[in-house]
Amino acid sequence: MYEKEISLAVIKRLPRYYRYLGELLENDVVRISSKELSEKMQVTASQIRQDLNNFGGFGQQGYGYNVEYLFTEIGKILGLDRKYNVIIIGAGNLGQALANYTDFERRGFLIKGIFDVNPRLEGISIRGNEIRMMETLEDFVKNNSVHIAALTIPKAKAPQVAADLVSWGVKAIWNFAPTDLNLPKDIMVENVHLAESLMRLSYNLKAREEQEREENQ
Amino acid sequence: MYEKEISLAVIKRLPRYYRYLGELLENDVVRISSKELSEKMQVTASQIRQDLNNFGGFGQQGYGYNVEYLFTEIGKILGLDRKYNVIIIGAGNLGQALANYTDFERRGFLIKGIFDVNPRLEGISIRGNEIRMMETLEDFVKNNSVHIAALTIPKAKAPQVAADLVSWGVKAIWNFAPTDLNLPKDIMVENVHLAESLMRLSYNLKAREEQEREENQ
DNA sequence: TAGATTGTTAATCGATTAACAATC
DNA sequence: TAGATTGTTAATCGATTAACAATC
Repeated sequence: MYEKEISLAVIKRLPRYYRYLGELLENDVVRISSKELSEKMQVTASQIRQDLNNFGGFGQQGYGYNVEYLFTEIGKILGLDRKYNVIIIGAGNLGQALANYTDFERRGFLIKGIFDVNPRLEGISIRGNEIRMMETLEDFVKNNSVHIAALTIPKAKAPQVAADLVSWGVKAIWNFAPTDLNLPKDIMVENVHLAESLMRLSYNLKAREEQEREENQ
Repeated sequence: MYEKEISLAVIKRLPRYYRYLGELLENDVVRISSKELSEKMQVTASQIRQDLNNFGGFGQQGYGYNVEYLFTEIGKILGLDRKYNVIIIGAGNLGQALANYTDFERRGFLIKGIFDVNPRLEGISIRGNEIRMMETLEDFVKNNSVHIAALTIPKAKAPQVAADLVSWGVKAIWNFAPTDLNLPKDIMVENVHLAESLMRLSYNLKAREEQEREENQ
């Protein structure tokens, strides 16, 4: 059975649709047309309809889309109709920030463990999770169902830790270390490279300044 | 003087080139060809050459690219040849994590102020920056040169704070709040939506599971 | 000079937008 | 039924890859 591969561009847009629909739902909006949604989201109505139709027909001619239904369906597509066990490797500021962020839990991402090398952090509790030592990581991963590992450790250590995690059975890595991990292609890696994000800002600031300088000549 | 607009796709790749070239430089690599670099980075050599040639010819036929020169030039393109004053709005876990991250400073992004509404945090020092109260923000922005404001505050407050910052003269916002800001188009906004990033992981996990289920039938 | 590799043009591929028949 | 809006095909646009002449 051949299924057309969904393009990365589409997948990247889905969470944003989900967010807007969630907000509409909170505001008790019952139905919305692709045109109305397109105006809110600043995309074309055509793109919304094309994107959705990759996964099926969720609307009704002459009516539009039922907000609650579409929200639920996109949730299913995104895999948010189940729970994920998440561990955080690296209990520094960023790791602790992730552990404290309650929004993830609401979407089904449950923090099950936090690990660090620093013995001073051992036993400190973050929202019910005591920080564990890295020596215990292998055991933990092998004896618990870990769906996602967030890597908030220094770049020098990230590739080895990632490789270890994968060898112990972890299939998805949320990588905050500023490096690429080069894991087998069946392993899912989602990178959050904050420095790169910041550089896009400075690029734009610089580009705008140059433009202004030209216009003033 | 007409200059061809650089596509967003190209700009997004630049920081990654910069990172790889920085690593080569650390390893004392003097020259590299687009082919070698393409193998390391898992992109096509053609794409590397096309991307770079948007900004000029940095290589030499028969030789390739001088690593140090190309690194420096991409740094200039990204606007990393100057300093940026950054303030952080919201001194929660994430705000503190950003304030503590020394890598940004190395690239010229200097944290000049951290603000929060919580009086308990007032005066607490993070790497030399004392947390200030939000009441003092307007004054601070108007009396200091603030290039970039990082928003690590709750989603409900983000749009108003962003609008205020812009009205006081801030031109670039690094937005960590899970919402769109809808600011004038001359204002640069770079969004870091962690929840969306996580949803792409769950999408992929789900998609892979379904694929495996099909294969086992 | 011969070999290597760029810079750049041309070809291909994929994603976005437009258009409209189907249908609620 | 008439109006609205989807689902989907076709047209356009843009980005990526291939190819190769220029040249170090």
